Amino acid sequence: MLKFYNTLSGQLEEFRPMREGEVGVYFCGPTVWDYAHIGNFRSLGVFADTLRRYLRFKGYRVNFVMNITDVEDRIIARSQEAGLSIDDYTSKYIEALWEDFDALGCERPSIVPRATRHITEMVDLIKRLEQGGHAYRSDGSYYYRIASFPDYGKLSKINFAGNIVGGSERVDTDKYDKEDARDFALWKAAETPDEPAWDTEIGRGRPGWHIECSAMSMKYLGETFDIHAGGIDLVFPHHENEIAQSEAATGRQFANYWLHAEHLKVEGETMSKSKGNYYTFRDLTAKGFDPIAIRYLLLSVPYRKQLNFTFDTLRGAETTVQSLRDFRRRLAEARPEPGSNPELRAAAARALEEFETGMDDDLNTSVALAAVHNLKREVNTALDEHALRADDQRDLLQLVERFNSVLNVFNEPVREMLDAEIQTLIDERQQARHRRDFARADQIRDELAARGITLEDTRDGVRWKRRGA
RNA sequence: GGCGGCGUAGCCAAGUGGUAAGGCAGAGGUCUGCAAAACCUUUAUUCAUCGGUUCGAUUCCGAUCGCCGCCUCCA
Repeated sequence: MLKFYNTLSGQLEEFRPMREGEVGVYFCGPTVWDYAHIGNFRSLGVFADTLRRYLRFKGYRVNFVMNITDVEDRIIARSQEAGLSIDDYTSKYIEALWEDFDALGCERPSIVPRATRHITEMVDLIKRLEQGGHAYRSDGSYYYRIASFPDYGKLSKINFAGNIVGGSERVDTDKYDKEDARDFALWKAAETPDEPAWDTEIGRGRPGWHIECSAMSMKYLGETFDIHAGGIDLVFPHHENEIAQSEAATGRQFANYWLHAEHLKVEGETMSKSKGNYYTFRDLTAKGFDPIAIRYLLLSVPYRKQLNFTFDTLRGAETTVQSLRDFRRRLAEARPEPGSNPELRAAAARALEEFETGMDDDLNTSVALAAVHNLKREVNTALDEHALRADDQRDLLQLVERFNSVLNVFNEPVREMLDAEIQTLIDERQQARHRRDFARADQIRDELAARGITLEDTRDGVRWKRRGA
């Protein structure tokens, strides 16, 4: 039975979708210019992908929506600096994001609504809020009236009374004519004629941040939908405000399950540019790290736990991922006798059960991976002992594919063609070994090792691997 | 000051009211011409510290120390 920890209730809850066999998921996606640090790839990449894949594993069709925030103060400032339109400025970041998703083994979302394409929907929602008394106009801008929504704070459990009054330097109440300092912007009036803005029924301006997610999620998934997810930093104010906007407008529950991924630390510290430990996915692949090892590392700790990202662990993940690939290949290449082995049959059943028990428990990937590793060891032992039979091989390969459909960590990197020269050296080494000229054979092996090629002599011939970094 | 998360072996970590998954690294071994891979054995009388509840706590409660996040017009 699949259970999620729902931020809204603060409890582990059984997952019950609104519609039989179908799940709507909305992820608050990246702001396109700063998407790339590795923490984003944990929440928007691997966590989002694992959630989606596991829902599919459980038999649901998943409608997976991830928005792109492409209108925002920093984007506007930077695109103006660069002399580019918003679209021209953001397009290269958006394309790079999807390329990184591909490399990480994350499927691209089924729908990717962009804020700049949904101005009309947002304006409609703001008008609806104003009619209901939940929004008001001030100096051409629109604000949300928090006092009109008694449930405000139910997600983040925020308690304004206990906060330090004026404790934040970011508060600048003089600049805005708001009824209440807590009220937030729905629509920001354009201040200058040349700044990027939209002419709409409610005036010339651009949307506030929160309204886009309310408008777009309801457009694609309905006024009430199953799962809303994102990084934990979004709980307040973004998701709290989305609830306020959406539920005030519709009078209905917005999302049924709220899932939030914890942050990651790097070498035990907060990742920050000033500390010099700020890494993007591309920084890591440029250092030669295997993208799937990065995926494995991001996957190895349940999403709701902080993950300490270290280079030691990343190197370890490369070894682990390689052993999983080797295992699958060895299993696939085995030439077993007909029949079946009851012990392996039992091991497979146990592994599947443990995997599912772990994943059902709020996507406990640590437990799921442990089940995979235990199965790997038992099957490798059987292979060593020639105890694998043809039926086991077929069933186990299917099981590995099922695991892989969720984890996506067994895939071999695209195999490069061997340079003719390297192949010649491997052949020469084999000849040397046959005439027991081990000095020459070892010399060739060392030479290839220096070029990143590792050789393994097996019963069926020479196997080679190229190692990155 | 308010709210929340965390502190488990050299490293990354799961987990539970009854005496500690998994991965990496290390040591020894099997296999191998030697390796590699794989497998076997081994590595926490102990889960930040101090109290409390309990027949029993790493797991519950309180305090202390340390780390991380959020606390409004940036998204």
